[in-house]
Amino acid sequence: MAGAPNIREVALRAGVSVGTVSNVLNRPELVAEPTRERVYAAIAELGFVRNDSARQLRVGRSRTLGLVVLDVANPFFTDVARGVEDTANQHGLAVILCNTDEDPRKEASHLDLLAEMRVQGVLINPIDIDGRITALRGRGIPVVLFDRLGDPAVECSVAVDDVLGGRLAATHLIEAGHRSILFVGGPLTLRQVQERYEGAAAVVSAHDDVELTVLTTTALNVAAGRAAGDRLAAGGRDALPSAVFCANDLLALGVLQALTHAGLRVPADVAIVGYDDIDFAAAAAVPLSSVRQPRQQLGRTAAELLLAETTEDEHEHRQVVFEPELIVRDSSVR
Amino acid sequence: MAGAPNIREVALRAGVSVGTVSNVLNRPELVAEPTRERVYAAIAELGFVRNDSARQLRVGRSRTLGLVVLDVANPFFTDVARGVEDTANQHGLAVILCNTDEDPRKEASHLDLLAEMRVQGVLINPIDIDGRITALRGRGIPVVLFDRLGDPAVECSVAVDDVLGGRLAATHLIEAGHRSILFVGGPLTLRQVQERYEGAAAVVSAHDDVELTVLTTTALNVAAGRAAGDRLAAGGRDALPSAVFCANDLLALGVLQALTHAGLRVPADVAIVGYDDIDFAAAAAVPLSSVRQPRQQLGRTAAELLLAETTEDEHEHRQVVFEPELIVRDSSVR
DNA sequence: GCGCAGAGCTGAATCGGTTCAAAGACGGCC
DNA sequence: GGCCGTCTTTGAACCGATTCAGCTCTGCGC
Repeated sequence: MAGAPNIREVALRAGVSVGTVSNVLNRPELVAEPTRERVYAAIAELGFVRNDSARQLRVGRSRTLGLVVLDVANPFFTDVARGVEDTANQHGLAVILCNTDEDPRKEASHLDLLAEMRVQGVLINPIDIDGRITALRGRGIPVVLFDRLGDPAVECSVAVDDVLGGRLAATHLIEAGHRSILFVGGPLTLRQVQERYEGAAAVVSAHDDVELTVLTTTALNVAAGRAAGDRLAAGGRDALPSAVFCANDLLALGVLQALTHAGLRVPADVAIVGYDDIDFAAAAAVPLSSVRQPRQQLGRTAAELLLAETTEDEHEHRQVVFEPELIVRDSSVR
Repeated sequence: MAGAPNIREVALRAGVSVGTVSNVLNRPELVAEPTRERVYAAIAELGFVRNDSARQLRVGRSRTLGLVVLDVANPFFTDVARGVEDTANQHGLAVILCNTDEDPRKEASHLDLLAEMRVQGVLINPIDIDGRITALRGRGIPVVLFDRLGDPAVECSVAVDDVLGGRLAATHLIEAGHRSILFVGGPLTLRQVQERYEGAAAVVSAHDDVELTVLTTTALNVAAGRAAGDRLAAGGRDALPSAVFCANDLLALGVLQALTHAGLRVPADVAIVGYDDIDFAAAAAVPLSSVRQPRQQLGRTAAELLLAETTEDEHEHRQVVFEPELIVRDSSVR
């Protein structure tokens, strides 16, 4: 009796059968009012809490959803996670958070665990797109990709149009009169970096008088940005581009810091545009212009697609592509 | 057969009993080598994945751990979450993430869900310290508080010594020659804010020639900091304190931005010290001096205490208090 | 040849809800 | 009174892994 009263004890106390208690829990409208009240009372008196594993075992699936991200410490994923959590909670689902640290082995082991838990579905920003993901799907667990488009024949996916984002940034800078633009970002093997660059390059190629150069970085963090900024500043005032477009805000913050430190003024000497519009972009000493991605929206939509896949009879996979939006602040306006 | 082969099918295929398969899964050393190999082969051929709810139902507890935070989007909690996740993963546990948004009702509903899931334990930065938490514990689910000390008779807790943090900041500023210090933070009802202020006040009161004033804010975010900075700047150069100590880095970033915008120089005109040492503190245009909290460490330790409570026979509740560390950067050194 | 130890394996009981066919209660109607 | 339909409630089967008492088999010692 101590510790964990079960449904049988509740039934005993309320003077009904276990089936009735279960009905009160799951389809209260089937149970007559006085009986229902008696059951509720018994539950309260015993402090009964439904054992979810037993329910799960019978029903076949759990009330959880797996979220697999590269790194929770990255504000981008944090905001996506918020969106996922909100939507999941609205549907009574809990979210299991997994970090992969860009390690395919960690990704695999997390997916194995989620499979054992029979989660309702998995939202993932995948590293290794095939392998286990296909296996999961084969086991009837829907998988939705986010921040990465997949094959619409087999899966739903949600992403942001990074090529468009690159176009927006470049168009803005050109319209502001800049004729030499430097793209800072890397590694170029990352799809996001690649596409942001392509977008900018497409716009620039339509203007004969505009020049686009590239400075590749090894990572997308503040330290890499600072290193890039130092290199720029070291080249001397004459070698400076008139504007810098960074593949994400962390890089942009690093560049901003290094340039300011070298005595250069932003945007007077060099304009800067970042990408992501993380909260700290607006909070920088020179508020950063940035290409905003609807991060929470991304998470919410991914979760909704997943739920649709589990509930709809005839599910058709969808690809949702969001449009980014340019937020102009001080760093790019003279 | 389609979808989800179970342990019985594996047994059939390997030509052994279900008990043997279970032994291979859980205590492989009990099973003779050739049999074991046959079972492994059958598992691989069928693509068998253990059903965790069935295991859980039998064993009585799950392999998950609940983490309840005020807001994942806050970098402080994000880093704590990283620490928790790392430790949990090392022990084969998954982490269920819950946001409360400082709403006691959301906190309660999350705790109910975690109770139904029979999680191994809960790590929480509590709003409503009594109520459900006691109930959970009564049900045999250990609860560890973090960023908040609890009653050592009933629970483990992990926190950082915020009074000491306040002392460190104030001592540093006084030694740097500052004689008028402004504390910016609020609401003062928050324990953390209160204690950081107390620490600073204690140090100041030991110096007759130093003056400490307070500017309360309604929140701990960048916008509130900006508002505070604007008020300071509006008061004119003569009314300025020589140094500002902010209750967290978000406020400090806001103050920094507003002051810079008003044409004041940091640290020449006003020195600034923040609190938390979030990654963006180092990345600010004027790198921010800040009181560092061992956030990941906090998470790891909390998770370890929880695991200790579930495994030790004679568990004695512990209170772990970390010491913060002052990180001096440009914003407070002339 | 017999007894015994120990390794290896078996298979039924068990965990605690959910579900559903069927039984029971009750009222209305011919 | 008998029959029918509706509303409630019952209780046993079931989900799939774990566990453990007990069975079989082998080898060894006397």
